Amino acid sequence: MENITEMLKGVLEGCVLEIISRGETYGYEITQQLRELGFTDVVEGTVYTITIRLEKHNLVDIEKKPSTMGPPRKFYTLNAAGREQLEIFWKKWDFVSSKINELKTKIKLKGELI
Amino acid sequence: MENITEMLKGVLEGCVLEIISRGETYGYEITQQLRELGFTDVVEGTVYTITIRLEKHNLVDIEKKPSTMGPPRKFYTLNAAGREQLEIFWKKWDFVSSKINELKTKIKLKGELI
DNA sequence: GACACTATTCGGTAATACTATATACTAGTA
DNA sequence: TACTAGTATATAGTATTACCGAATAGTGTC
Repeated sequence: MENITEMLKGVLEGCVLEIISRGETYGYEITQQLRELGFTDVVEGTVYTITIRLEKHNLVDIEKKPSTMGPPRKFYTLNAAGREQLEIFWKKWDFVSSKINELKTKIKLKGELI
Repeated sequence: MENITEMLKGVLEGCVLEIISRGETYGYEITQQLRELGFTDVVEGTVYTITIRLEKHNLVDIEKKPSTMGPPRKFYTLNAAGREQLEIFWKKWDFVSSKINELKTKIKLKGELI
């Protein structure tokens, strides 16, 4: 799927929070998981801006560990504030997506909404 | 629901397209319909920036008509390009929302995705 | 006249995803 | 050794888009 950039705004951060909540992980791996999910055009740079934002907002704990496959990795885990933020994100998502699906499925009849 | 601004980016324009596709309407009325939908914090200014964008992209036809309740109204209808854009929007929405719901509903078990 | 409601326009701001590039570590290979 | 690919992080700059605030304007009511 091409050009879904704008539609990802405001949800990509929530997706990253969810992925981190599944267990300790790092930027490069998060990028790969997002691609496996279907967001094939997401690049490392995008994810790093998000993880750095999460750091700044104190939603994650950080631990740097060496890797045998390249440079050291920065592992993230959600802290209490991060888990709370994730819960808020899903509530917002449920609200917004339900409203949009409502709009989508309303049947048009003689120009009126029914 | 508060502070869903970022999550609306990229979908609000599609919602406006959908509302216009239901029949000739104008900015102020679109705003009210969005509020009825549940996006209570959407203000006129936001909708007008979207309708002007639709004009620039030649997705709508425009007709100015007098009103007995205030200044003249600018009525919009979708043209062929607008209908095509709306279809693309819903395809993108279906893709993105299905992927996000997939992420949401994957059950966590011992830190692994199943 | 003052106010409320309807209706549009526009300049400026904030948030966020993308682009492009730089840096660095490991392993394989010519 | 030099080169390449894969892994891994960082960051400056850009584009898009929703919001804020103010201005303007028409109609009806008090």
